[in-house]
Amino acid sequence: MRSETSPDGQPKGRTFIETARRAQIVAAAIDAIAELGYGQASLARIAETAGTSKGVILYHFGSRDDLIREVVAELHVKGRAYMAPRLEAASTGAGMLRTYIEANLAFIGENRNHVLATVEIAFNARSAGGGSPYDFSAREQGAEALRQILLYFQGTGEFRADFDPAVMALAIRAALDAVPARLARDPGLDLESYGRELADLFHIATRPEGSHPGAVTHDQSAEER
Amino acid sequence: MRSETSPDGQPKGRTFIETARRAQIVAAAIDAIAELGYGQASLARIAETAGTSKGVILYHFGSRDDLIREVVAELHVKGRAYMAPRLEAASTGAGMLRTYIEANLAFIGENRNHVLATVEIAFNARSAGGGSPYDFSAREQGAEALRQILLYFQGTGEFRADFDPAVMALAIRAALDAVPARLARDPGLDLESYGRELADLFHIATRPEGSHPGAVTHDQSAEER
Amino acid sequence: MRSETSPDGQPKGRTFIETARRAQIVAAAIDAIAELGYGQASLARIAETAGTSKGVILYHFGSRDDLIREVVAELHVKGRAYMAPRLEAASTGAGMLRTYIEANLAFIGENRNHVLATVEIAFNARSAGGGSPYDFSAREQGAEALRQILLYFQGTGEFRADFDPAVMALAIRAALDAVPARLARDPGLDLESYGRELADLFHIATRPEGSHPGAVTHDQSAEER
Amino acid sequence: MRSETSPDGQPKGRTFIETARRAQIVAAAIDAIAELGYGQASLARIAETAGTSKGVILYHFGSRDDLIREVVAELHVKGRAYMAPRLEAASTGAGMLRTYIEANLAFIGENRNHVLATVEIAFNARSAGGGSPYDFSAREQGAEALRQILLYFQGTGEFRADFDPAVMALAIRAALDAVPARLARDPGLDLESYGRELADLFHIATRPEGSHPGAVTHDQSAEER
DNA sequence: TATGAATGAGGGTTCATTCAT
DNA sequence: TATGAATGAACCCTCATTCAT
Repeated sequence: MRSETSPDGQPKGRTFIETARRAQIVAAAIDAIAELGYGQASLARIAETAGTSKGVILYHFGSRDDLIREVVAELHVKGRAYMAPRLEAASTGAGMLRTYIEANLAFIGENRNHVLATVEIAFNARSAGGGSPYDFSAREQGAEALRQILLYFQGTGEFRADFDPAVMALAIRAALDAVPARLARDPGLDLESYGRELADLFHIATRPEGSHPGAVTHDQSAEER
Repeated sequence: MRSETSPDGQPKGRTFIETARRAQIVAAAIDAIAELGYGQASLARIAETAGTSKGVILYHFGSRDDLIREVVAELHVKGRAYMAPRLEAASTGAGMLRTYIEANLAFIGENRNHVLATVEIAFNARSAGGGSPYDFSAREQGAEALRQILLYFQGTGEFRADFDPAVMALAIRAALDAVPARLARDPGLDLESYGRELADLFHIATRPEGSHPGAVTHDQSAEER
Repeated sequence: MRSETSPDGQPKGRTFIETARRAQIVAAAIDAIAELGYGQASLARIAETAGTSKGVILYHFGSRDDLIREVVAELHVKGRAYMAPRLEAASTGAGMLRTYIEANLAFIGENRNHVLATVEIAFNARSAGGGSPYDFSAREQGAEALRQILLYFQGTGEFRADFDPAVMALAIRAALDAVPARLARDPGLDLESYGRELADLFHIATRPEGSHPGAVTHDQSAEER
Repeated sequence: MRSETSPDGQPKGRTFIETARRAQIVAAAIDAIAELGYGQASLARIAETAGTSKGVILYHFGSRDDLIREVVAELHVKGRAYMAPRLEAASTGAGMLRTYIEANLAFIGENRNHVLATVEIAFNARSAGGGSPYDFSAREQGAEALRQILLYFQGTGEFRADFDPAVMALAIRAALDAVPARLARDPGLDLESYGRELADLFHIATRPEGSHPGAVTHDQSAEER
């Protein structure tokens, strides 16, 4: 994995000030998009949120597109760094699935605006061709990885074999992707219990027939891992 | 239920030509939004799609908002008319749930662009306050109705009691709402089998513990109803 | 003075219905202009006030200009019919001046909206050249007539000789023209006493030096005539 | 009185070029409104007059309203600065009244278009409620101040007691407000003699009974002060 | 005679971007 | 490096008018 940052933690070829300025602008963009929505978050609004002018933003990012790209890319980096070690720590299929869901929700909780902004961008931004003008391949890779996990543990017998892993993966992703918007509407939402519920749901939906004769309780969730 | 259309099928107080024109424009708006996305579907683009001018659209609808409102309202009317009799025909909880999911997908299949456009509007349009400037109460009522169904059949014992109906309802809605965008990207998607998969998924996730010792096969789906 | 109406009181070549329709539309235009101002009184707004459509108005009047023209012309006809006999009844210069002022105010009181609308038009409507696109020659003739009156009675010695009749006439007209707008802001204004005050003012300003050694009281106003 | 301009004469927080641009645009707006009337002076026309584009104007003023506001406010500042010292220099009631009228006319003469434009705005601009969308409180304060002056000198006996100061003030204001439009129609108007005439008129209308037995001549005007 | 339908110019405003300093 | 100034296209909408029935 090629790093884009030099040993001192700063992106290559960027001064400290430059890096700080970019971070500040990206933060403002995130807040503006989260609050106003992608369509309403114009450069002027983002500049206002950042306390600067459009000129400054375009000087640092070249174009609005580049700024949005950075918002998206940064979240993917953060997300991957958050998810990867947690998923690797899980041993069983059920545990990995539960981890996937709960860690996703935890990550959302810790990066509310950033995730919300990125979902906004993913759903709303459109290039002329119809697809997204930004790079959500990481996102798609995440969905694909989930499918692979499901498929793999179907093979080992840890998941029941008779569901379509693509459909299951999409249902899981959809449930997760709906959370940021829900969270924006209802900031008091208890993400932890929400995550447990969702994990239970898909645990039951994926476990092999005949397993777990007793009721599923949250206490059992530990043994799944 | 008072009808808003006169016996000849035309909305009250509207001439034949006006009704036809409005329908044509609404159709163009649907296509434009479905193809270009909500943000890019300007009046000029919609007019171009309709083969007319902005002036004509504003003559018939007064404002862009009114046009969008019509797109949304019309789908809700169609959707309700499609769903209601099907749901009423279901007798068991499991049957009703399967019907809800499969009928939704069938409806989506029959109204691809219209549903896609409406989802676009629901996700992207934002008023100053942050909420949607359009009336999606029908949509919310649908989600609430689903929750009520789940809750009711938890009471009768047809669904397991230990899931949160709100979370389950949201997961189901999210899975359904994700379909139009998916369908746009992959027009060849087999909605029927997709619907069965999804119905199976949530059937298993909701059925009481200990029931259905055997594997779930699609052939069984009939007996659920 | 050539009459444009036939013996039965209807304008030549117009049916009864046509005449009534035109009157209704003119009334609506007057109300709309008086309430909204000339600039905001679009054809659509006037049609709304009249309870019809733009098409109807343009059918009867041909153009917006024609309608406005009618509003202006009609007031001038009314105004002349009101003023002429009253002025002719006055014998002295002072009496005629007082009559001019008080009758003007009385006329304004009886035709509030119509006068207000016409003043709006006079002040606001502009043709490309800069002048008014409508015919206010009657208005200007009125101002000129006032000047002639002042001049004439300067000659007879009834008015002091050392004021410029043009300036005096303009001051009087300005004071009168300011009333409709004032009246719109303060509908409770007592026009009668207002008229007496104004008449007193200009009576004093025009009377010969040395006359009227005592205080001017309103009771004296009768003897001026 | 806190100044809004920094020592170098530029408004605080504005660059030199910005200040110059704003002044240029305001001047263009004044000319356009004076020439075309308020209703016809669209942003495009003003831009054309200024030799720029709508974009430039909106960059500097944010909205058409802001520009108009500036036109109005600037005149009020200029007007107050012109009038205040002159009024304060007058000692007698008659002198102050004459000063009020003549200084007003002199100010009009020195700021023809600006005054004309402002009168246009005052008479023509209308907000939804009916009132003016711009701040003419300074104008109203001026009218009220005039009334107070009249009232005060009625108390001292320098003006006759038996006129209504409100009516007198309004008549004076109306006579003054009519001048810009008159001046536009007849640019050769001799404002100085016009002002003397007007001042004579209202001097006679306000002086106590019995005073000034001889004819009023302009030579006397000096002794009034 | 009367009206609904359509038109196209022009309204003010926001937008992302480029330019010059 | 950084910023204010300017640009021009596109936005939605209103307008008076013309057209066709």
